[in-house]
Amino acid sequence: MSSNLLEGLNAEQKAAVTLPRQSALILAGAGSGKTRVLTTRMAWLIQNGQVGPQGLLAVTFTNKAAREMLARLSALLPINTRGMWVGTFHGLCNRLLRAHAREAQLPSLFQILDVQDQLSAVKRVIRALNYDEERYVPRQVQQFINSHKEEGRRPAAIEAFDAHSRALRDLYVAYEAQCQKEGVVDFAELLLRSVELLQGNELIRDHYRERFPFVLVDEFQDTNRLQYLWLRLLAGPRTSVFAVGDDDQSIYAFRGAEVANMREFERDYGITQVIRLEQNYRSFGNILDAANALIRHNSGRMGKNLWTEAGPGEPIRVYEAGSDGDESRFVVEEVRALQGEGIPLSQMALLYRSNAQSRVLEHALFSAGIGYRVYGGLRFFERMEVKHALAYLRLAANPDDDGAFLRVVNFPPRGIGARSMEVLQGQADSARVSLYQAARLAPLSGKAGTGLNAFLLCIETLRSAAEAVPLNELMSVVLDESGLLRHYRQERDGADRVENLEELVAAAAAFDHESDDSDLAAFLSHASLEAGDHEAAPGSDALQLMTVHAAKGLEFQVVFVCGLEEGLFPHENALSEADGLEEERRLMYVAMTRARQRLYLTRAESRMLHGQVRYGLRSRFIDEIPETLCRWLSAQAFQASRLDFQPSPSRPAAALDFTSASARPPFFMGQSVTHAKFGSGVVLKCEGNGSDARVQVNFRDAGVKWLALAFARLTPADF
DNA sequence: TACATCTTTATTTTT
DNA sequence: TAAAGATGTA
Repeated sequence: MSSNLLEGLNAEQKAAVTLPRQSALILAGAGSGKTRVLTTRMAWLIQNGQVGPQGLLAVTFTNKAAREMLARLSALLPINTRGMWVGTFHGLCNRLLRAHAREAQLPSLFQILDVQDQLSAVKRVIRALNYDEERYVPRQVQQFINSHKEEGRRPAAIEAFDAHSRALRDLYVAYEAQCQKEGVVDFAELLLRSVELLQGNELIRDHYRERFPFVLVDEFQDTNRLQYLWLRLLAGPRTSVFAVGDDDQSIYAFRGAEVANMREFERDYGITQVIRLEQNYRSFGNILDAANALIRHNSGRMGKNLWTEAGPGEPIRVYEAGSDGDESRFVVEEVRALQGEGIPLSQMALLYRSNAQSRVLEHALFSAGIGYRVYGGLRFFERMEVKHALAYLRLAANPDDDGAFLRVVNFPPRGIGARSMEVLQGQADSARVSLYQAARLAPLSGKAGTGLNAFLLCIETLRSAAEAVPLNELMSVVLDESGLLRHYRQERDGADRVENLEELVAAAAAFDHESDDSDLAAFLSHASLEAGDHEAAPGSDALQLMTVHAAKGLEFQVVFVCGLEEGLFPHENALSEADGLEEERRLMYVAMTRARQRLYLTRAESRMLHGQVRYGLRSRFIDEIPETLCRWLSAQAFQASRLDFQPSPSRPAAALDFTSASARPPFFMGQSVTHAKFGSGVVLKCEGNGSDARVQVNFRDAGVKWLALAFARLTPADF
């Protein structure tokens, strides 16, 4: 029977799937069948009677991954996956906290703040404490709070030696109090509360440890401190933890992910043997060899080398363009040619380090009439009109949610201005009640009073509707009673917004969930925890444009990695961060391993950045790939690239001009230069003349420097 | 309160 | 460059 499940698995995959009841770490390389192993392991455990579906807990980072896991599990076994604990860290924590709201000191209908909501909550705290927003920048305060929470720290555990950090800590304290008063939790709080709940309540902890003898973790390299703490509480000494991850694909350290958790896990759970999945089923050999060679430049890896049975395939195509415009034109031409060969656009991806790079590419694609789709940007539940509608819904569930109150008290406009709100806030503060309560107790007079009364009436109507009608009807009532729909219908460019609101009603109607908590609360959680797909609607065949981060986990027949320049990729900001360069390299590794058949690496010598032309050196990542695996598509690039090793016999004619006497200023922008001490670089700016002349140079290793030509021993690199 | 004009700033972002 | 945020004006 079980041979069925194992069919087609390689030896390592089989070993992982059939591991005895113990904890294990699976190092799963890119394209090595990670998800398959994870889901087959679950199916295998169930099929062999080791555990029922209800005894498995599987945790992922994205809703998409969780859905995928469940879908594949049901394809493997005829079981009902409903009610299984398979979900994101945040989703599972939400579930835990809903089930034990009282023990976690939360109201049963607590609301979840997304990033935007949290930021406005932080702003209110700063204002309430009368702190200077210049000194305590809301975003930074938010970051401060989140990073401490993600390390598992409450304010009391924070050491603050100077006035500024003490103030930040005070803000954290006040923020916590405000959230508690309003019955809301942010993303990190979901985790932290759960950790504290499990820590402080032995009964609950034992219950879950008993219930889940098997815990599986996806993308383990991306876990942060807090998530690991959560795991350790849930998975006791007798729990078998199956952790799957790839240290080489850790690209979220900047968000608190700690690869070190992998080593810690080995220690904490006494892992003696790490299973490596190194056979790659995605890419051809050259691509893998290139990626392997690149990532070998990182230190402290757990060690892994991808290989494939599918021959070497095509060489990696490298193109060096003169400008970002040229780079885009090159991409367009290649895409056209590939399209001509019958490769669908949706099987080609343009990857870049930062979103700003998409503009030039989009422009070229648009002019060429090539259909494309950009990933990223606002998601459905993050849209303003949707958030407004949800704010009304939240008030129906909990009128004391001041954040929601403030968002829509005057939207659509009811003539309630800043002045009136100040008065109301003052009343709420002195009575120590929510804005809603304050408004009910001490009505304002005048126009604002009328508007406020209308608003209160609206909330009351929604509250009774919430009791009486099902979710989808409630949603319609919200749109009508709030006046949102009317407001956007009148607006000139409101058509899209109206459409989104209608889609929201449809989403509410389509929403059905398994557990027995209230539909309203569940839907609101759903809206916060699953902001909607970043992916645009499927259907038409379109070229895929996205950042490398967004491409993680995806694969394409053809991949272009654009903008391979020092300062851009690797990004200059990363160079000053600890482990920054290595994370950039892992990012490049992820980018390369997305390609199945053909991989292009492109770079531009000049690029418009922040409204200025910038000259960047070729990314070191290109140089870290063995020459034998590459095919250089631009003659100019070939020569430039190999100058270090063998002076080119035939330099392009244009370059010769600068040897002539007419090229008086010895240096010009964009020129490659070498310095006795700093090595090679590119001229960014020239200033002054004669003995005052100085140039700004971006050195590959030494960074950006100003040099006085009278002293600097600077020579053009080409000569 | 709404709109216009200015100033500032510029990675990546699973939940 | 161009988008968002801040400040000023009707």
